[in-house]
Amino acid sequence: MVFANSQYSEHSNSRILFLHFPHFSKRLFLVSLPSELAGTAAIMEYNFRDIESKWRQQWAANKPFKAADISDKPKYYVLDMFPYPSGAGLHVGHPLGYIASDIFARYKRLKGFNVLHPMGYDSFGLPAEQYAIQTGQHPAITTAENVARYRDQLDKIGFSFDWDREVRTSSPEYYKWTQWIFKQIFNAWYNNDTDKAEHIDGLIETFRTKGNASVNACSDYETVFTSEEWNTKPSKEQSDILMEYRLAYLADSWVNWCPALGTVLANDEVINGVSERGGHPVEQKLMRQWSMRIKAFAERLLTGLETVDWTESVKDIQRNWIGKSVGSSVRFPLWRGIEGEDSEQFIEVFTTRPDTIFGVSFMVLAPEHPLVNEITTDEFRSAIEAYKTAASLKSERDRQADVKNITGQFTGAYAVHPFTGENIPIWIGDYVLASYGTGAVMAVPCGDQRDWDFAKHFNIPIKNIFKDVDISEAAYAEKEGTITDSGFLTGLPIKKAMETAIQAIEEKGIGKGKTNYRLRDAIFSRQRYWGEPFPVFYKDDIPQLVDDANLPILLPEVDKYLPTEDGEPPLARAEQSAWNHFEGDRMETNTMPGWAGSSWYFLRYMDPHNEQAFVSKEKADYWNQVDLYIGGSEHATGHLLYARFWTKFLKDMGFINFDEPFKKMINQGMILGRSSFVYRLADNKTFVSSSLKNEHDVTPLHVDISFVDNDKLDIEAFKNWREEYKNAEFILEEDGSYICGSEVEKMSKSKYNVQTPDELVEKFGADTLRMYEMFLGPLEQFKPWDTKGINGVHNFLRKLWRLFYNEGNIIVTDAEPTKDSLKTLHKTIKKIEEDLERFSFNTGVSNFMICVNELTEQKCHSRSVLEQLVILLSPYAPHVAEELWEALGHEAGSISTAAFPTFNPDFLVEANFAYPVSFNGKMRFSAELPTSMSAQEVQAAVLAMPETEKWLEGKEPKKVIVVPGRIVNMVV
RNA sequence: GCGGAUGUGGUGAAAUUGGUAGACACGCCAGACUUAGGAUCUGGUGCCGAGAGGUGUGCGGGUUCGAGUCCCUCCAUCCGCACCA
Repeated sequence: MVFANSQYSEHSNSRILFLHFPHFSKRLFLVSLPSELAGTAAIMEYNFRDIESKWRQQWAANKPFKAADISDKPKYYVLDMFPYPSGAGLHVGHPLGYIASDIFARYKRLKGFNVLHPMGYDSFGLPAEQYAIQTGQHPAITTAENVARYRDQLDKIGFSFDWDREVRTSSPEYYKWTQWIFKQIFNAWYNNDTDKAEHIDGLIETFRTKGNASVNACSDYETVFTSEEWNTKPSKEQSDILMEYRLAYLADSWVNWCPALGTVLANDEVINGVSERGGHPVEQKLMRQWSMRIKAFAERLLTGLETVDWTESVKDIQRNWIGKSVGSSVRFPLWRGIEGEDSEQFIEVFTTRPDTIFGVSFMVLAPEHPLVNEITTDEFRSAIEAYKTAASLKSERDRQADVKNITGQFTGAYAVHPFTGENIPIWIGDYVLASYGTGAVMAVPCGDQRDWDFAKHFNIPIKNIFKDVDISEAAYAEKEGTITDSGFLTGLPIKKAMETAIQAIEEKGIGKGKTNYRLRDAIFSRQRYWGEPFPVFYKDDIPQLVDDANLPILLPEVDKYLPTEDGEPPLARAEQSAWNHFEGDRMETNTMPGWAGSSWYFLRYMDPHNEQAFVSKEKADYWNQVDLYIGGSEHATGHLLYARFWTKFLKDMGFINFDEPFKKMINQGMILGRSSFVYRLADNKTFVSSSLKNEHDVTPLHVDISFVDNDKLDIEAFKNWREEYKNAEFILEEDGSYICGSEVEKMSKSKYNVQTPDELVEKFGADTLRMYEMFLGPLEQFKPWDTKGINGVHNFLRKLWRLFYNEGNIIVTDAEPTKDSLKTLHKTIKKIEEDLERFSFNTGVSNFMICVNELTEQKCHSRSVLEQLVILLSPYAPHVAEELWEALGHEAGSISTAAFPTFNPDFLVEANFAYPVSFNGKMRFSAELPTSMSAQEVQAAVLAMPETEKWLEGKEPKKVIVVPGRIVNMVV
């Protein structure tokens, strides 16, 4: 090896050699050398490497961050969204939220709280399984490797996690309880009368003694039976009926089927008609699947949002997703073909505008509506069939893309208007969704733009029921105005007409006031291997639960992680002997979705090793809600909704005492990567520099950012990157360099723009990384990663170090601090505390910089000042704080038991500004003054300020009033 | 279309209830030290202007002694939902 430009680095210490490699222009490599090579001059500098490894070891050995289960201190629960341990490892974006929560957790400890700050892994999931399919390696092995890597990376950043409480969703000790919770949900129904989930046994008892007439449940089952009827039903039928009530149930549902992934997906896992993972097309398919009756909790999920401190935007996303609409159901009888005679059959619709019922001029059914075949007349049968086929071939995505194309088909059938007796033509059209409401709408073209468009397109007459409103160009959708031409509703204002219409509908017995939710039940089974097995077996085709004593049902070994040839899930490959517990005719071979394990992990941290319960009541009562949850807002419609749902369920069943899991949440913004591009010509071997690319026809290709420095490509490194680039040719800039293009994108392995925290920790230290990530900008903001400013933060820590050490000697004195130093200190205490309380970590870092700049200028080396500063700093830069705390003569590691410094306003002594704050004959000043000053002193100080003189313009104040809040009123 | 958020120097950004706009940091400029520097130190740095001074927080208006902050109109960007009856 040639140490062409080797030199001692000044800013770490002499045991670090900076090397310039000739072929890697301007890239620094760090190599540790034996300490005997160390120059004496360097020991005195801030040596983050030694400091950090020392404290890493100390913390690992002494576990100062272990949370006590019993404590006199008030509790505080700070939680991060646990990561999925992917093969790529952590990039600099992951720790952003973790650093913020760690700072806050450490701050709360200093403030005297018993803090629970745990970490774990959401370790079931698709990528490990995809990798297993490719390599044949068991996902448990890859998962364990990835977890080890994550742990190593996390440890380097100096987090204060209580690792004794680590959970992994894929470990049997954990998923035993996920299975157990599933059993509870299966054994429950939702009682609308008590507005609670209740045990299914109570429902069965009611069926046995009274039938189901009196039951008000969340269920689509509408057939009424008596106790005698129930008691004589065969057990299979009883089981089927109970399925209609259970909160975890097996049913034929329209599901999002993703052929490429070979599994069904929940609605939140489908984005714009393609799968969230991989972006594969998703189609609608009728399949027998496990679902969770989350709909039962819709109203509580909505109202519960009022009680939590989350951002409006996440709350709105959830409100939107739940999609509450208030209106009425209405039944339209079918026309039998004889004037004045109704059929017994009817079409039920849901409408939010019952006031417009007299404006109905046609009805539209979803193509999948069960009555379509029955009502279609022979004349239209072939056309209807053709339309249905065409609609079923359209993927969800095409259907969405096709919004502007109006399609539909008349069935030949008519319904009867319940109030006017008029005949109403029945159409089908794919703008009506089978999955929402009843899958049918009453079309009011004068009041709904979609109905209006449909009517125009098919020349259906449009009846206007709005007084003095022109509907010739567009529908009138406002809810202001007067209804006309509408029988008993004529002359009523719209809002009043709504109430009157619902009343009439209910009196006539053709419907009732109803609330509909857009939220659909959540599909709970996946046709995959790497997930929790269901604690379910089948006997005579009836699903039954495995006894608690036999939990967990372990994931059985299989020969391949693919579906079977006849399309069964991978678990169907397992021999009977491969199951640790086999019962009945067959085991359930679906697995649970990723959100199962993550819907309750925050509870397990409270009591992670409990073998008798998922969490003991006592510990759940003590730790209670998560006080602060930090994570991405992208989980708004997934994890965050499901976790709320399970929490409400567990509360109803009496296992826990709270109804909302996350009291306050902060959504950290994503850190984006800055990708670099090279531009290749069609010949596949010539690359054009960025500024010249417009003169050629080029294909942009991502290039690994480690070959690029300041947009300049390291050509040699690039050539060696891949075989195909060995003989690459370049069209260069005038100065002979190759300049890459760049773009800000999400960090991803495939874009070669991933910055790992490891190399930054190596180069600058964990404390610098922690502070720099906070310094980047507001926590919530999305921002591109950029290392430009990291030196500034590193310099701050070095300046800090120099307040304590000079040429290797500690220079802290016991001398009385100066007034200025105390002012700086107390200003900083105040600001840092305020910054922490409002989660403004970026300004926190800035305020430390200001503080150290000022203390340096004041040549302050006073022990009493520096001691307080070190405590203040310890949440942000814990390693160096511990080191300096020890250097000040404290017992090693005792800083975690120190108390947060107390702000004393008396040190901010000078009245150094004044502004008039109101002017009504009175002049009001606001001034920064010490509380210890008497009213007279304050008055004198304010009058002496040059600003006051300016505002008084030479006049004498007639009267001066000093207000306790240090506000001074003067009457001029 | 509906809902939410944001808009401040060359850059990341501060400005807590309306009170000296641009703190702090990056970058840049000049100087010092140095064999060298992407090290360190000192000074400068919103814009226009030699200067005094003027001007300035997306545009236009309003309230106020005083507006980045509050109110109204518009513009731009980002995010979420989107035939949801």
